[in-house]
Amino acid sequence: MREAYPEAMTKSGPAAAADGTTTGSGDIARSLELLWGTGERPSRGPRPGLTLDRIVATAVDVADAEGLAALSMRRLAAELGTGTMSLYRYVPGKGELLDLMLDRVQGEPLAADASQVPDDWRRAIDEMARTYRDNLRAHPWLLKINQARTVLGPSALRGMELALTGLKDMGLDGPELIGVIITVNSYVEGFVRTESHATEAARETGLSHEAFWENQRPYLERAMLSGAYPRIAALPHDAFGDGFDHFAFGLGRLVDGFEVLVRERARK
Amino acid sequence: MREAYPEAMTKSGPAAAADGTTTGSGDIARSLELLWGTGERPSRGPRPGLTLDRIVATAVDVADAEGLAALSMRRLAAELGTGTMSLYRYVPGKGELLDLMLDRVQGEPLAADASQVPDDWRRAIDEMARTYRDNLRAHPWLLKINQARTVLGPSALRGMELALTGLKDMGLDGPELIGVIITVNSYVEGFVRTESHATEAARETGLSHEAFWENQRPYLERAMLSGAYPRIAALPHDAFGDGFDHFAFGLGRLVDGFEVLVRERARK
DNA sequence: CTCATTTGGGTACAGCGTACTCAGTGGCTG
DNA sequence: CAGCCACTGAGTACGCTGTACCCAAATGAG
Repeated sequence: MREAYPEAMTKSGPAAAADGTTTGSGDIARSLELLWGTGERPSRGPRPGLTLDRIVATAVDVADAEGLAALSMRRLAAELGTGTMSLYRYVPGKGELLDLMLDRVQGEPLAADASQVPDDWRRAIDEMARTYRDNLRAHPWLLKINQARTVLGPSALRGMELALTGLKDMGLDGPELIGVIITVNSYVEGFVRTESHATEAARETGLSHEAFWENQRPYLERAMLSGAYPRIAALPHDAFGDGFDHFAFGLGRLVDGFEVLVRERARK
Repeated sequence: MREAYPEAMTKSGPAAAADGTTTGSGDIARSLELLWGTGERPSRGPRPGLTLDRIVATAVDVADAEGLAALSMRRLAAELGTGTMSLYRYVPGKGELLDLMLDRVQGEPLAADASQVPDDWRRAIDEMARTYRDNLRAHPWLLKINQARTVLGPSALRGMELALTGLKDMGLDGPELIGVIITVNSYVEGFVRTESHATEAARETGLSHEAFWENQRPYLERAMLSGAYPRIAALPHDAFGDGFDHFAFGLGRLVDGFEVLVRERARK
């Protein structure tokens, strides 16, 4: 860490993370240093007025409160009471900042230790899914950033370890265990994504859900009367009501499906 | 449609769709007109040099080929050989353009008519999921735009109608049927989202998956040796290999889970 | 004390969506 | 057939974004 930014950093321009929501900027080593690094200060020069921790925490607060779109480097600097470019002394770019926000937020809801994971794998999956769901609800911006190149920080590894602990009695092999985790996570992410898109749209447009659908009603009714959509028209009125816990429904089916496999494995 | 843009349009500024990925801009009526409208030309004035259809088709092409980030109004205009602001004669804003792209692309993979939907609901769900997956793979930008306020265009309604047709023999009630559709869609969206994030990251950084993980290896190995992650360390090496069809695994479990419910309903 | 080194932050640039504005076109009316 | 005016096309400009580049102030080692 002699030089401030390694070679690769200097050639990353606006093109590197075109939409500004891709984590990292190709400089994995730098992100890893920030995540796992000891953060020792150099001996010379004035002492830093900010800390990486404070920057990341503030960034998370802004994103939670007003969405990822509101989190600009200028805005973040203003929130911290410093100049915009000062942030770049602590973070190579916005991509790496997102990496750090990710790892910080993913670590929050994890059980203190493995002994708190339920012994029953059904309950473990249920709890894992609901915990993940609640976390995504608390930080909807998580679903907007590309995690594919997120370095495996301590939180990510701990989450995986705890998940595997909960599934230990299923009697499945390695790829299947990973498959269970991927499936549950995919379902939860997909579900919450739709959900948070709705609340985000309501906030941005100032138009409630009910008002929105009321606006569509005349077009819908015209479409229904056309006779082209008989099965939609035949649905009972409560089909789209909110008196039904769709999340629990889907999760319950998923766990049922896992159980079929587990029983099959146990029989042989 | 006497006035060019209704009242609400004029007060939508950059604040309306802050991140540029929210469909619509609060003016639902305008989007609905564009989707369902007849598109009659006014009697006076020069005839338009562009068509809405050509604009939307070109926009889809650009987004498919280079990602949603590459789709700017300037870029789109250049592609069409016109001035940037000319586009705003046809589309109120980028949000509505996304709406139109959405409906166009969602309509592509739909079966020609209901008679092509499999009679067996298991096969119908399987086909629905794979069709949706393939469509999301072909147009990964679908997962980046907020569909919550997407108006129900003809394609969306047809997709719902066909889905309900495939589930007709499950013997479930209204909310449950919607629950099945939501669950399958959530799973597929979550799965493809992770998948396409990976390919997008590889394209943007020019770094392959293998190279990326190879970079992380030393940090991972150090973490494994720490003993803090025994269950991850105990996983067989093929757990993360690509010799396992994770999509089919998750979808199979899901269908199994639905079957448990269907059998339970049939017994009573 | 001197000076290499580090931090803070101002300025500048390319790119974005789009509001505003005006020139030119062409069908309807007199 | 002339003239009007609704309409289309498009240039210019504004505020926003991330960040490259640069210089002044601060600090500890020699």
